Amino acid sequence: MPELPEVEITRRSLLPLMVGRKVERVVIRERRLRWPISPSLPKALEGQIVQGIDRRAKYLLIRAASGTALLHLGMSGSFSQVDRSAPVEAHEHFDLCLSDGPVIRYRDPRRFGAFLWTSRPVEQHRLLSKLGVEPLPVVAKDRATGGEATGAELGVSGDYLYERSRGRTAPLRNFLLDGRIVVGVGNIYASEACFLAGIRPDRAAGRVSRARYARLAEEIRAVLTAAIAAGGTTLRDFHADGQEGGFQLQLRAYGREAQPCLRCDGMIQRRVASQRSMFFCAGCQA
DNA sequence: CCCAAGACCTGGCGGC
DNA sequence: TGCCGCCAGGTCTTGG
Repeated sequence: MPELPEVEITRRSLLPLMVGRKVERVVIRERRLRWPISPSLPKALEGQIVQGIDRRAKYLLIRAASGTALLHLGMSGSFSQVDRSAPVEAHEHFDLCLSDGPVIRYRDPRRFGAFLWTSRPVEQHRLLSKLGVEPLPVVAKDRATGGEATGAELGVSGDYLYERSRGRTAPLRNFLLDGRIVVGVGNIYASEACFLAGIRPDRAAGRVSRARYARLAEEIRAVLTAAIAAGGTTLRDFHADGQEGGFQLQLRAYGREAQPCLRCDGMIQRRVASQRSMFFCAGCQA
């Protein structure tokens, strides 16, 4: 479930539940995530007031006075709000028990997620320091997140993508998934943005024109914004796990192999590169 | 530096 | 029904 829209929706869902509350207890049942959860993390976080929740790429940053918790949902992570007495289901690896409030429970069957703590400026963390630009404009209140690289304030720009792609022979889809270039564009939206921009995702990134990158940057912002808006509607009152509310993605290309193109009389086809599928219409993408 | 593959995991699905 | 292979929304790490 987690592409950037889902992570952003999760962030917004958690805000009213967590900000201003004290983390009374961190209960860890399974520490083997992408990296093992540090045994000292609960002590670091317990007793802290949550000052804010920011997002950098697909990392959620839970801010406290003495440090920051980094959370990543991996491929299958989600949060839900549960009663204190709720029975623990499979794959529910940890709880954040808040003062005077709900318990926030993390579930992650594949355990590719992460839960880390740093007491240093979080933007200097090794997982964040080399990340590329944010795809969407950074709003003023989130500035502290550190997404200050080229063009972050305006979201990703066509000129930036054009410059960074010169000389690259890998498929455009791979280029868009490269977090050192632009963050938050996952496999679904890479295909979707390419479809909307009329560019084949298997074209070499270095052989896409400046004008077409301008269009592509626009479509990346548009599709992510639309997905956040759609998810925001469905998940307004917090079911942080996306499958719950039948979150409709309105996909035009991704997952539609052998189905008719919605724009021309072609068929959507699937092609694998770097062991991952991409979907496009050979009729209207070039 | 660039690029592709490997690694980490579990679950759902279609086919036989 | 049961088993098997394939596929999955991520991304860090390694090796060429």
